[in-house]
Amino acid sequence: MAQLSKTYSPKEAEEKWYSYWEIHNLFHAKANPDKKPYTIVIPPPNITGILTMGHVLNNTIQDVLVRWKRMQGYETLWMPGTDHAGIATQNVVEKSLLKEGKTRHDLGRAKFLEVVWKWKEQYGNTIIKQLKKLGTSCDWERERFTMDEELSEAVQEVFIRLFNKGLIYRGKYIINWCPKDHTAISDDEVNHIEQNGHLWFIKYPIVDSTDYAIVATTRPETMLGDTAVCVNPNDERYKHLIGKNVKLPLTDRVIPIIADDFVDPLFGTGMVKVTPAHDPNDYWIGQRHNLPQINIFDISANLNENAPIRYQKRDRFEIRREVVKDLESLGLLLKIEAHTNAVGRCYRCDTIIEPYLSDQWFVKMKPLAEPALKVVLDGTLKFHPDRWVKVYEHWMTNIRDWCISRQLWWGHRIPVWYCTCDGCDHLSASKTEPKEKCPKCGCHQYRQDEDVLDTWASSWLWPFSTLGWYKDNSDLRYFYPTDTLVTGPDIIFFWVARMVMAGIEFTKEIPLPDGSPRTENKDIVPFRNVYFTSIIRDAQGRKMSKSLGNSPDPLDVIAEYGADALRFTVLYLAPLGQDVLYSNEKCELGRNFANKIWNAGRFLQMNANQIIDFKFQISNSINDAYSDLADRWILSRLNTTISEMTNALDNFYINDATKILYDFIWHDYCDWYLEMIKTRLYGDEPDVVKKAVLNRAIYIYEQALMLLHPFMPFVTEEIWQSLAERTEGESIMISQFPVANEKWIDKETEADGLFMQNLVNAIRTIRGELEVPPSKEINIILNFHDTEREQHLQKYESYLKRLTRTKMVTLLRDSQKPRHSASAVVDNVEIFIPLEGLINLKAECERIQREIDRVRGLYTSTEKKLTNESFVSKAPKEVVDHERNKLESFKITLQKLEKNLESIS
RNA sequence: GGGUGGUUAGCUCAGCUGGUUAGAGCGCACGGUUCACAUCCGUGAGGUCGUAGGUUCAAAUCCUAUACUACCCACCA
Repeated sequence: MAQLSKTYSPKEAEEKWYSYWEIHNLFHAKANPDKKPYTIVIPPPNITGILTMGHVLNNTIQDVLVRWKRMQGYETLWMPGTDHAGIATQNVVEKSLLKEGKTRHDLGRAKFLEVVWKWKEQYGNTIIKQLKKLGTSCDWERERFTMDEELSEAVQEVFIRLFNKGLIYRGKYIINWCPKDHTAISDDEVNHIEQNGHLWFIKYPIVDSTDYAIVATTRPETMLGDTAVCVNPNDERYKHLIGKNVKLPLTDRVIPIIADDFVDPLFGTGMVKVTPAHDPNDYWIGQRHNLPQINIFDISANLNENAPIRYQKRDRFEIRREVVKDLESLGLLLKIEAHTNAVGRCYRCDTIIEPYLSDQWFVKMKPLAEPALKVVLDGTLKFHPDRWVKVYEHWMTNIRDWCISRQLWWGHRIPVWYCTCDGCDHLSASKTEPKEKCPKCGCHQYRQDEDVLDTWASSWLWPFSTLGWYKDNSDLRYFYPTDTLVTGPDIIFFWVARMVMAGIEFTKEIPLPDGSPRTENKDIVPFRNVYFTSIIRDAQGRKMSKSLGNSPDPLDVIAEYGADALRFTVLYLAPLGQDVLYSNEKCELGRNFANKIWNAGRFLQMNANQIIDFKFQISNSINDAYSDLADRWILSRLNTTISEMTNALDNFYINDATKILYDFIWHDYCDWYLEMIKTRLYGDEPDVVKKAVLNRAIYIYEQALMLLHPFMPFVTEEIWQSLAERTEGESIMISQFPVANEKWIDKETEADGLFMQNLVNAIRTIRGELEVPPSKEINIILNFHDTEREQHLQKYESYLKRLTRTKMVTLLRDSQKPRHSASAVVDNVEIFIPLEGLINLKAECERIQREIDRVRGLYTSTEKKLTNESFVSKAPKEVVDHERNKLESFKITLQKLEKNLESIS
């Protein structure tokens, strides 16, 4: 065995073993008909991204699943890659251009894209490098990018198929316009944030009358684009006004008063100004009533030439103030009320979005959503935790068409070609410029649509485009569908839902590995399970954000505590689907745990060095030669742990798994078992016994390392490699994950071990409370009643001595308490500790009295239950019997305690 | 306006289909240089399980209502 240093130092081990794994190609997956596949696709991080705590949690969970399944013998593929992130990336590059005083228009489209690609080559891989530091076992050979040629072709293919199927259409609609990014964004990319605003009541003079129509609005500046005033047709107050006209203040326009059911008579004045070009509701009212649409903004939401000249070319919010002022001076502002409303903001840059009328491309979603909802409702595809099903269902049943065009340059250009002849409106979808003549006008001249597609129009294909779809190939056949998707619930609509739709729509054609067609839903859903991760917050429960400066840099944490510590801590803290309050100091938990395991390894190693010719026998099985309670107990605990842990992982209770393992390793293995075997390792046993004991201890240790490996890959590899002679290329990564063996699970032995621990604890308590110096050796007397107990007690003797620093253990049957001794009762066995000269009689009296009070409390409450007629008659017999046994045991304990109290002096 | 989660020790959280004395980690107090580990070991203090009802022999656990808190969805000007 290689020598281990006193504490575990992560840095070196992390670098060493990560490159070892890569050199030996252990992350690579190959279609293998002899093994079952297990596939996870990474949620592709943006190329502009840097590693956050959210990524740490997300990717550690994936790595745990992947390493675990790999060790279980699956052909395991973790597909990595990055996302081109249209708006984000274009913004970053434009910003750096701006530093040189240039805009993208100065460069032109082709040159600008060149610059973006260059940027991507230089910086786009940052997050991937950071992920490697975390220990992620992705198949890097297969790394993909959403704008790779193959993936781009898949995007075009999908567009064309949907187009030809009539599921894609183009039209002038009110969309969400970001005046900063100068692009449309989809409904889901708008965050509605409540804010305090105002409700302005404006008087519109009615033509041929001295009366006014009074409208309430939150956006007075849009009145410049009003083309009607609207009331509810059933509103008695205003019926007489329908059909009349009002003079639109600040303009020279006259607009009609119309009636529409949309108007709520109870809100505001019951009269609404209608601005079809700048409000989605007004847009639909306008459609119904054939109203003109007057667009008053340019692409930056400055007022355009349709506004009165004095307002033109100025910002919308500046004009809001000015319009209000102007109305006021005209005496047309009735009042202002405080009003909170939800304002839509761009999810990328937080700019207030403008409902804007423009030509965009849309995907009809209803036909895609229906089957995608079904597979989730019928359980073909499972959500963890499953409460997200409701959220998903609500969105799917109320789904709206997806605006997929973006007025950007960085992205997949829409594969639509327009005939350039005057008056010919023909268009066609194809990957390259059409070669044939325009079927309508016969010309050859085409130009491609200027817009690009929403970034999600490539990510929704990720689970199969990364495997080479649309071309049939053996990897796609073998690894698709994937098994588990691990992602945050914040992108359930953006990404998860759309992937389900795309998977179902586009993968039926791919044959199964045996060549048979995919007919069942389970073979075309993109994944069978979705694990929705927690959201990591800071210690005060606030969201991590750049502006708050409360997001720790995971790389700093790795440098300080180690990657394993970070991984383990985050998992330990993150229950399925619950938010996590995180701070760096919490990583002490993981660091200390890593160190604990490390030192257990050192302990084994030092003992191995003590025994001449000792060599650890690597073996997949274990025997019970020269075994005693400690061995049988720990073997039972080990196998119980394996089974509980596997069960937890099967159900995605990953943090349960970490707790189960932590408790086993720290408490069962280190605190009790290792302490217990010291008796034999340090005693006069012959070497053959010592060897057997140590071999077993190492075997169990190795099993624990394997259980722990998915969570803490580096430290486990480092120790595992040093446990025995390993050949080059061997790794704990590809060892066999332990399987619980029922043969070793023995509840009686576990109870036995627990009884022994209780005895030890009772003695330690006495020592502690009576302040017997730890260095002082004591003698103990165990007073028992039945023979069976005697046999047990004899077996424990050596353990009791070591664990409680006891010189002599005397077993007595039905004896009296010696003078000047402390006492305790455990499971009807009395412990007497003669403490001549050491005992503080008063303290001991108080201690026993407290114990008596406690047990009497238990006795009384149990007695109360049993004297309750209805409890005895209605509760199940086992429960009643159990209470009776308890009562009896409490009674005996009480008697003994009281007797001991009397004879204290 | 609808929906979802949380509310248990000073802090962060476990407590599954109701049934021993409601647990852990951190923190705190006290004591420890025993040959793996002070990133450690031992002992201890600390909780009427948000509130009010209900079901039951039995409720932290199930039901109803309610408060507080966080988040999501929604076209109310």
